[in-house]
Amino acid sequence: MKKYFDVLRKCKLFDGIEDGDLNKMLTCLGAKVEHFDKKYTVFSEGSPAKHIGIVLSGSVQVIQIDYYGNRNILMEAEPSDMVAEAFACAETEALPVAVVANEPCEVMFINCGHILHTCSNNCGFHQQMIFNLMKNLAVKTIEFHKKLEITSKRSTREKLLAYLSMYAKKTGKKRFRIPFDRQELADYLEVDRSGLSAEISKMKKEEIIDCNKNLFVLM
Amino acid sequence: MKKYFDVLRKCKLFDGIEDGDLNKMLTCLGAKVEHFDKKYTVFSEGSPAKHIGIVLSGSVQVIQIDYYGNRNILMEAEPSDMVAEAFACAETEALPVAVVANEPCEVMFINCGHILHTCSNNCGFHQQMIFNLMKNLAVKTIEFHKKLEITSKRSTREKLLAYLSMYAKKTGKKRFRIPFDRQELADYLEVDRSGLSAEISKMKKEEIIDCNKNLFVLM
DNA sequence: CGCCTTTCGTTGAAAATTCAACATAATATT
DNA sequence: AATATTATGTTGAATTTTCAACGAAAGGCG
Repeated sequence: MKKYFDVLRKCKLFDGIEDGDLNKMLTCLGAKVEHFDKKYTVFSEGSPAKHIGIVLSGSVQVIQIDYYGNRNILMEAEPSDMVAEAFACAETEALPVAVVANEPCEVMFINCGHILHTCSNNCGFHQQMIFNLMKNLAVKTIEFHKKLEITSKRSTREKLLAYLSMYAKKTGKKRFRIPFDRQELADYLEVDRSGLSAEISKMKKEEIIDCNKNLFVLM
Repeated sequence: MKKYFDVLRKCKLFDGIEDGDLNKMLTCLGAKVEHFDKKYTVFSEGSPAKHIGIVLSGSVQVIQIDYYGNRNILMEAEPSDMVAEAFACAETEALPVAVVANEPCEVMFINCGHILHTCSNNCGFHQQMIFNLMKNLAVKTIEFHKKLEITSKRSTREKLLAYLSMYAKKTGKKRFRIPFDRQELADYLEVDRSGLSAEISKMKKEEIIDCNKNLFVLM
């Protein structure tokens, strides 16, 4: 597990945990690592929500698919990010979302019950980890607020601008690469792909934005 | 504070806390109660996010208002529900949402810092409350997933059906009263009010639903 | 290098949503 | 009880979005 330590140290779940204790904890928690190729399913919709996933390399997407196959991208998770932790923490029966590999990736699985309910060794990390989970869930709730703020806009243009502005604010730059291709961006914004492409073209002509593939510039 | 105990016992923040301890805790936490008339502001957007609100009576709405005055209703909170706790727990600087009284109501305010950081009396409730907050935030994250699932639908009809189905599932009934008037429902679903009214009429004619004011029947 | 697959931009037609305006019903106020 | 205010339903026009279809560009792979 040593080779994952650099990533794990950045994971909010392990805030305030000493390096020396990390290895012991991972054993205690029964952590397991799996590799997934692009497009493979990390968690499938409807499966039991017992495990937290921690992205170690690559990236994954949390998605919902409705009746008619419309995909809604809820979030993208990168190395050190957690996925499915809300469902595991709430001890939900079945996952209402799916998690898929966005590129080849490695994910660590931890049985959430082992965190929430004190283990037989009675090791003292549980309180710290519960605190960390609480903090993390608070931040995640706020991120959902932001997504709702973006998708509640009524037009494609407003949604795109809200998304790009948020991204610019987050990175502190006017020029940035977004983690989505066109179809994925459309699914995230909940609009039609071709309509989005058309709108981007218009906004380029109006010199509101510039864009080349997934590199965007706000002007 | 005694008169609020029935409500407070149902509040998830106090799960696992003995009745006898509750009063002592509220003092330790510096809890305060305020009354608000309908439409008055409980938390204003941009204000510091230090306090958790617990609805004691009546109801409040968590809303966002954009540039052009479009209101987005994020959630409705009823007695024993918490509001703004995600922002307080994340120790956000300023609230990105507003909370307004939906009807005359009473709200209890608790400084979240007093929960997260052990008090001078070093009383033992903090761990339990942090655990409770974590659980509550997990559930709230899931509720946002549900709202996203509803509003990500592309048409007014699909949004309405998704909302009503969810409500029917939650209450276990086909016949129920929703907590919104037409304009509020439109704002929650993120659609135009008149378009929503028209769609409801159509669906009545098609005998998919029946509806009288805010009483809906799924058929 | 050439083939195959996927992504992307464009277009026009069909469908849906928004918007403004108005009439009516319901509720609150004096 | 009369009046004012608010909520709701209806309509048609303007605007947008969606949908399907296509060609060009880009990227992956043998």
